[in-house]
Amino acid sequence: MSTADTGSNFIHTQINEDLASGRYDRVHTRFPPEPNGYMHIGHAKAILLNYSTAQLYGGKFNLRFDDTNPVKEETEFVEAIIDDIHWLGAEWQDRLFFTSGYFERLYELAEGLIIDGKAYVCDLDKDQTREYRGTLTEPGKDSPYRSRSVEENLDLFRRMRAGEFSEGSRVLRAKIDMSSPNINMRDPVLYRIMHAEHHRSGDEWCIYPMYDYSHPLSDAFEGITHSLCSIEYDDHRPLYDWFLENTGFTASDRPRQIEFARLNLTYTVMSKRKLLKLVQDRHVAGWDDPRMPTIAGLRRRGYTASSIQNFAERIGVARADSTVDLAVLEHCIREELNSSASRIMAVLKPLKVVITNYPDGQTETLHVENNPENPDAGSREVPFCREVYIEADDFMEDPPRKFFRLVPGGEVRLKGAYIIRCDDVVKDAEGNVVELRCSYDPETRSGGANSGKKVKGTLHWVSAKHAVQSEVRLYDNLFTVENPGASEDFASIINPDSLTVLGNALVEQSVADMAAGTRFQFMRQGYFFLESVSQDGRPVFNRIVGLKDTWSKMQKA
RNA sequence: UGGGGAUUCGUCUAAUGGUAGGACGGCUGACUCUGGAUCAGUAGGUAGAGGUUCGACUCCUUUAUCCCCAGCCA
Repeated sequence: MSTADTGSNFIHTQINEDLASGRYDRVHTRFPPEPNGYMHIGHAKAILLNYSTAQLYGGKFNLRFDDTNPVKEETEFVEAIIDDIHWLGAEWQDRLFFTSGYFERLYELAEGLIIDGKAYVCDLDKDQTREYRGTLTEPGKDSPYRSRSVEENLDLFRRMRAGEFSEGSRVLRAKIDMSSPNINMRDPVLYRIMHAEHHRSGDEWCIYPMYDYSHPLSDAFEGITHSLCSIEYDDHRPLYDWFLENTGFTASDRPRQIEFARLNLTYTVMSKRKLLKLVQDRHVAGWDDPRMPTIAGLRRRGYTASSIQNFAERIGVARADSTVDLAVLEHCIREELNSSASRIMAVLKPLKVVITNYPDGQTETLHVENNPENPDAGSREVPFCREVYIEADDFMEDPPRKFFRLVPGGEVRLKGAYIIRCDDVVKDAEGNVVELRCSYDPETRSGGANSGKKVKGTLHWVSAKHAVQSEVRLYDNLFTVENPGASEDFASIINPDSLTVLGNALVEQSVADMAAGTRFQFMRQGYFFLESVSQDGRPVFNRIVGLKDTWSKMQKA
């Protein structure tokens, strides 16, 4: 029950108190998504908070779909959410539930409230209900239907269930206090009539419970002790407690709601509504577009579940609004992949280099270590021959100061191979550099006796004869501004360069054997995810995140 | 302007009346066959004003600012 090594937070403090006071003798949490969209990294924070809290206390974690609004919810989302949460690493074992599975019990408890005189059927329409509710600064007034008899209420409610009334004609409301300064307590609606097909219960029901009513009771049904939710439910807590107290749950069977701040991340949006808009307006290809902050998007991008778990722990949890720097997420994946990903060489924008003094037709095999951070990762064979490609950006005819790469007359090392010198620059009719003529020093082969010669720069390269032509997708932030959520006008803040597709990238031969799903470090460039292999055998790589790049930072400064 | 919540380095988060600490980011330098990684160092904060106290991020008063609530959404 120690919190020392997992980081403490105010929720654990609260749970510790509850355990110490004897209010609960166990911990049981849940994550309650509505199946009306995809899970994003903000949900990941909530999922992992609930799951890790249960783990920490040796308790249980449930997954429950909060499916009380049939017109918004779909089985497709249920499946996608299960898939995402499973991938993330939260385990609910056999405790997968649906609020719709409790419809009968919820209905019975609602009849109980009517019988106790604590709920009534109200015939006001939507507009009237709003008028009677009052405003933020003025109290509401009682519905004219508030004093109906128990018998009439029971009869009407049963007929609501039986389908005798049209949508919107009647609702069941709790009888609490129309003058409460907390608007949630002004006789909230418990049930509304919806003649809609539910994705699980079909047409069995035509009345559906509201969140405020179904949520506390569903938590209680499942034996949840700590119901963690986001901060906007803070002023729903009195109502959460009211329903539990008035439906017969004893104190020890009543869950406790604890609110925490939802996650915001720089350079992205997190509301389901805005993510949906990105999809609908075709700013992205879909919910799982690798630029999306959805779990499915991050997964396709190449993020690992463990990096997201680590992120969730690192950012902590509190009640104050906050916006986490995207750099923290990027740090988490870099940190993991630095130690686990094999290095390979890939040239994104190729520039041909002919090594004029290297024998034509000769190929030699070099041995290059897979991961300098991890000797156990071993080495691989990399072929070298007279023609290679280097990164176009690694050559400049007229370099600025401190440019450590290849320049006319200059020397660089080709990683794992030889030191070369640029003798000639070949240009096309328009003056574009199309080829470099270089010479190599046979004495400088890596690992050789005379390989100690120092040069300023080391470049990655691929053998022209052996390289695998690949598609590389460079992803960047979807938005150009740090807080895109503040704007409704996506068009002006969308990053036009959020995706760059390079069809002509050349990757070293060893990738030919690699399976989709493998993550690599393209040396000097970043971490990449081999997402798939296309029909014609071309690998398709997604850039997960670039390497930290002090050179480009110097350039900007 | 009713009710609720919040405010600690640039950012996120600890300190629960007793040395304001960590992480990311920044900056220096070392090292480097990745301008990566690593290592060493460094700058940087309790929203303001009062009060209680030997001692206040913490308690009290007050001001300011931000967020949420008037769905038959969740």
